[in-house]
Amino acid sequence: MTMKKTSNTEERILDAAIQVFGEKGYSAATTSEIAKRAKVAEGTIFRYFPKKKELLHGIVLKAIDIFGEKVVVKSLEETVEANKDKAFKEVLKAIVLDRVKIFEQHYAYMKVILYELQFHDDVRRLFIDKIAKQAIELVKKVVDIAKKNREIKDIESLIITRSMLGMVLMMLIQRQLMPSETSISNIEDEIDLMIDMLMDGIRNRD
Amino acid sequence: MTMKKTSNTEERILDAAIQVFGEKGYSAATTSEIAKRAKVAEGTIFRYFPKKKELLHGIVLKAIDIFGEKVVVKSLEETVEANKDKAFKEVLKAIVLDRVKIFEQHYAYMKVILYELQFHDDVRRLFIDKIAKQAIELVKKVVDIAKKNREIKDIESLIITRSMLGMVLMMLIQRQLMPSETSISNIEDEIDLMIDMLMDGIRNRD
Amino acid sequence: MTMKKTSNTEERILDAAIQVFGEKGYSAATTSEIAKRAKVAEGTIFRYFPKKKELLHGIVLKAIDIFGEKVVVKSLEETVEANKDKAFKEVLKAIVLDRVKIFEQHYAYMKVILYELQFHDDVRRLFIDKIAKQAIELVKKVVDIAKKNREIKDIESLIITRSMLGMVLMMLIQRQLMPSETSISNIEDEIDLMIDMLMDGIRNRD
Amino acid sequence: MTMKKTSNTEERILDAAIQVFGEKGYSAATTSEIAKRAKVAEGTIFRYFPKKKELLHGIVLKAIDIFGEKVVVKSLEETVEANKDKAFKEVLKAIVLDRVKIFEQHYAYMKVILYELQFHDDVRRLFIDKIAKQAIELVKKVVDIAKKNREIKDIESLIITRSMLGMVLMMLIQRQLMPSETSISNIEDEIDLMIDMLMDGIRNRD
DNA sequence: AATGAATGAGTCTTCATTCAT
DNA sequence: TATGAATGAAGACTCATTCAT
Repeated sequence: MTMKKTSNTEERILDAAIQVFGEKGYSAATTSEIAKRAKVAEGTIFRYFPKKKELLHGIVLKAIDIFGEKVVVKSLEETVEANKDKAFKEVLKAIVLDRVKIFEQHYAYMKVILYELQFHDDVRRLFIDKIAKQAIELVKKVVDIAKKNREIKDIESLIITRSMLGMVLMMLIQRQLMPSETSISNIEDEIDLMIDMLMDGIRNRD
Repeated sequence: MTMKKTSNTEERILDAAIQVFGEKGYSAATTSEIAKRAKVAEGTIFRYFPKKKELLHGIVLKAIDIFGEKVVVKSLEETVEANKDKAFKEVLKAIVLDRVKIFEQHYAYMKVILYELQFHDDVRRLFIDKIAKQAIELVKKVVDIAKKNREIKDIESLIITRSMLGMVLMMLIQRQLMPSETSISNIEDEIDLMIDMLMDGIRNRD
Repeated sequence: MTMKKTSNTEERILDAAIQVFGEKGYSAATTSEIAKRAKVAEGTIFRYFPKKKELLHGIVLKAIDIFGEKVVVKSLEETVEANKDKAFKEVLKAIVLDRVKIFEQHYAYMKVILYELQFHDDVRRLFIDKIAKQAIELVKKVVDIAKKNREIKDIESLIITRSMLGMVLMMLIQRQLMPSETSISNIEDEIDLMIDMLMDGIRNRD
Repeated sequence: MTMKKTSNTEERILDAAIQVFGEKGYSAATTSEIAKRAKVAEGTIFRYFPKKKELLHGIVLKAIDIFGEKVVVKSLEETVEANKDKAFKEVLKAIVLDRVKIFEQHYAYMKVILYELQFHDDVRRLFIDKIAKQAIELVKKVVDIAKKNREIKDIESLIITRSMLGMVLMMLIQRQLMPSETSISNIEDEIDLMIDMLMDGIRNRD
């Protein structure tokens, strides 16, 4: 059990930073606005994060915490365990739904990291190594089991995973960007539909 | 035949801006660096783009030109025409491959626009109205034909389109971000695989 | 008794601004020179006056303070009170002398405001409403009393006031612009002479 | 008879400059706006006036032409001549009225010069030597004659001249700045009143 | 620990001036 | 002669960072 004694001030600053970075992007965000939102003096930020960039690092580190072992792995294992007797399709559905919920919960983190990783090598490396690869590895395991069980075809797991991820992300983005165009209001139904698509394809077999 | 005599200075500036915006993001990019890359004096930029923000608008407008009627619509129609006797799968493959090529050619534009649209309402609106909606509309038409021909199931066209787009984008991103993880080096083969997946699903039917 | 603790930095900046505006005019003055004179970093100016124009407003506001109630009204009333038994001519002399002294003390303020009011609507409005009209109103009162006492003719008070003001201002300007031409070195004597002129005219009655 | 072959272009530029300087002040005026008003290319200005400052000099020189011998002296002499049998008061009235008309005709010139002379030594010197002193000298002559004729008291001519000038200028300024406060709409009547005041004073003699 | 005034390097932007056409 | 594109020095303004309290 780790002893986390993060002063409340530090946390407030980091929360404010996520907000502001999310709204304006890292570069356009100012330490002055972050300070205001965190309700601390501007100087106080630099007590905890001597450079602005360390705020970004702080966010990535926290995201790794959230999406890393603590949340992703654990709940993934739980989900797999809870669905172990069900068909792959059901497991997949449960996993995706879970992931979407986590993602929505920590939307701000993901937004910041996903957008900034293009510009900051360190962020990119951390994200790839500590989040992306791990997450993919995990889903791959589930897929691999299904493959061994001959429930699904012998397609590269990475491609299956990636495709599913792409479909889901695109749905989330569309819901953000063009909410009016969304015909299916319920996100669960939409996930259902997408997994059906992924499992059986769109070809008409009648 | 009209001789376009766009002083070429303007074009050089815009090209430099796309580069620099792509590398650092709009906000972190400086007009001074753009000037250096375009090999003009800093002041010259402001003769053509009185505000830094107009450089961004210039990019969006040019992208609309490229992805709008000139390229997307025309070549889409060509593609459809050239494949009119083939099965939907073949048409889809041709369309995606074409689109991916256009996208790779104008990667820098798309990167900038996709990143910045979240921070700039004007960019977002232009992108959605002039590029996204139009492109979706077009693909929808192709999908709708296939549906009427009963080649594919009666799934909402938007969802099919979006899913395909998500799969392809994710592939492109992965190739950019984690090129080492890519097992299939040939992009055509990978598109092939993805369309097979989309058409027939991943379920094992043996 | 409240202890005004206006950081004094603000005051130093404003003082420097008055100097520089006075010497070069608002538009030709640079924040960099103001900073140098105030012995602060250029950025510091903008903590107190976020726009250059607010320096001008600051000056006008301060001038309103000085020429407004605090100085003009109060000392005018004092002057009137101290001279209440004397003839109008004596009162007028006392008033003008007082005003000239105040004016000379705050010459820089007036110079800046009088020059800039033609270019800045806000400055003009403030000056007219808060300084000019009030001052004229006050002198009018004194003139009106003298009129009621039948000490002076029934000429529009505004015109009398304005004429006196014009004579005095012209004298001050001449002393500034062409000091060599000034035959009467003592300003009090010159005021004396002008008031005699105003009272009895220049016509020879011998 | 002087042969003035000032190209029409030069004149248009100078006219535009007077306008723009008058509206914004020398320093805030831009050569670009002057060019637009003169309907010439920006570069053309510098063919005639290699430095911006020379536009100001051009204006001063032109003003000297107008207010100098050509207009002021000549018409002054005419006025004196035409009124030689009349009382000093009538002559003065005629002179002032004439001067006011000239002034209003060339208001823009005067405005620019009077305002800029504080900031530009060369302008100040030219104005004082070529316009102010000459004009004062002339009026002095008239005043001196009246003095010798014992029509008016033995007050320093400079002071009389200056006072009259101050009164008139103040009237003109007031008409510009606070037109609503002007009770006497007719400028001639106002001049009349002021000269009466100057001649006989404001003291009640009944 | 926290503050917030002060800093100054760096940014966008303006504009007088030059020069090839 | 006249043009107007290009220049670059200089100006207003921003903001991460420092430091005395």
